[in-house]
Amino acid sequence: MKKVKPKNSQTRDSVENFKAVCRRAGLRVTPQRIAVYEQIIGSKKHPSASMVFEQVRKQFPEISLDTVNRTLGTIAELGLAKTIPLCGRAKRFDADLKGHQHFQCIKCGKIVDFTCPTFENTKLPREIRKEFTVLTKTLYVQG
Amino acid sequence: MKKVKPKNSQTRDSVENFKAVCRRAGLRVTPQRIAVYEQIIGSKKHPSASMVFEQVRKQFPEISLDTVNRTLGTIAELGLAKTIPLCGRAKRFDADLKGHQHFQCIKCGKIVDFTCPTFENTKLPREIRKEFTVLTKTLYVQG
DNA sequence: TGACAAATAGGAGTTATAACTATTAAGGTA
DNA sequence: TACCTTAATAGTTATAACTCCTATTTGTCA
Repeated sequence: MKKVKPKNSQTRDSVENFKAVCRRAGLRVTPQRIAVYEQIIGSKKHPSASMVFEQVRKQFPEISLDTVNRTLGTIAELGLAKTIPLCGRAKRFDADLKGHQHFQCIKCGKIVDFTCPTFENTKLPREIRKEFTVLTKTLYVQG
Repeated sequence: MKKVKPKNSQTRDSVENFKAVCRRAGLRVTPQRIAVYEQIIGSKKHPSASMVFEQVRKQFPEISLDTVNRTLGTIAELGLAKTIPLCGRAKRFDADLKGHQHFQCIKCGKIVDFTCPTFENTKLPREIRKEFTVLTKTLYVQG
């Protein structure tokens, strides 16, 4: 008897923002897109496409994995989620856009978020800053 | 008319060391293992398994991709190479064990090595150091 | 040199992602 | 509100990157 979690106001706001961003980009607001987006903002597990698929399926039993994959890609392109660099096979998505880093346990694979102000303030060497435009700087810790 | 590159003394030393490490670990020294190891220490391209496979094939036309994959895994387990955390699909291997970090171009996928002393000295927050044993700390930059 | 177990080649299986295509439906317009 | 256009979807097939399985080969030790 699992109760459906009522959406809190923060989730509602995020979804409204998502709809607005879609429309601004000329993309259609489909229930599938909303369902996928709700999953990644609701989960703190940095889900993979198949994890999202399994969840969204409960709501849309007919949804295809391809749609989930495409939608996650779209959300990332819109800048509303990021993929995190890991050593594993499957892409993992993260809709938490606040600066934070990831630690992964090499035994169980679990991912733990943490913040590291010293790291945030670290400037990259000039050689890199001169040659490239740095878009993301990610710290990945294993142990 | 591509000349086979003569092995320099550094490469020879690395290979001798590899053989010793294998024997110490009770692993057999096979020509396939040596060929795979030579490839990753010789390449600065952070090759993937299939890249190594294509190269080693020139020397051992019969070698299987599975052998290359297993061997790369073995070398990583022996601590003589690392896999680098990336957003792409294929695992990339790096036999350069000196502390350095990776920058990847989101357009062409090229990987550039760099060192960042400030980063090397960055200590992780206590919450992580308490709970886990930190094995690797990797900086990944995209742009 | 011979015996034995580790390692390999070749093939089949698995997982993650991407491509293709007919059908559906979002969102603008009459 | 009904219709039209075309983006988005479901379902299927394809591809890439491993991973597993098994018969055969080959290091290594006695």
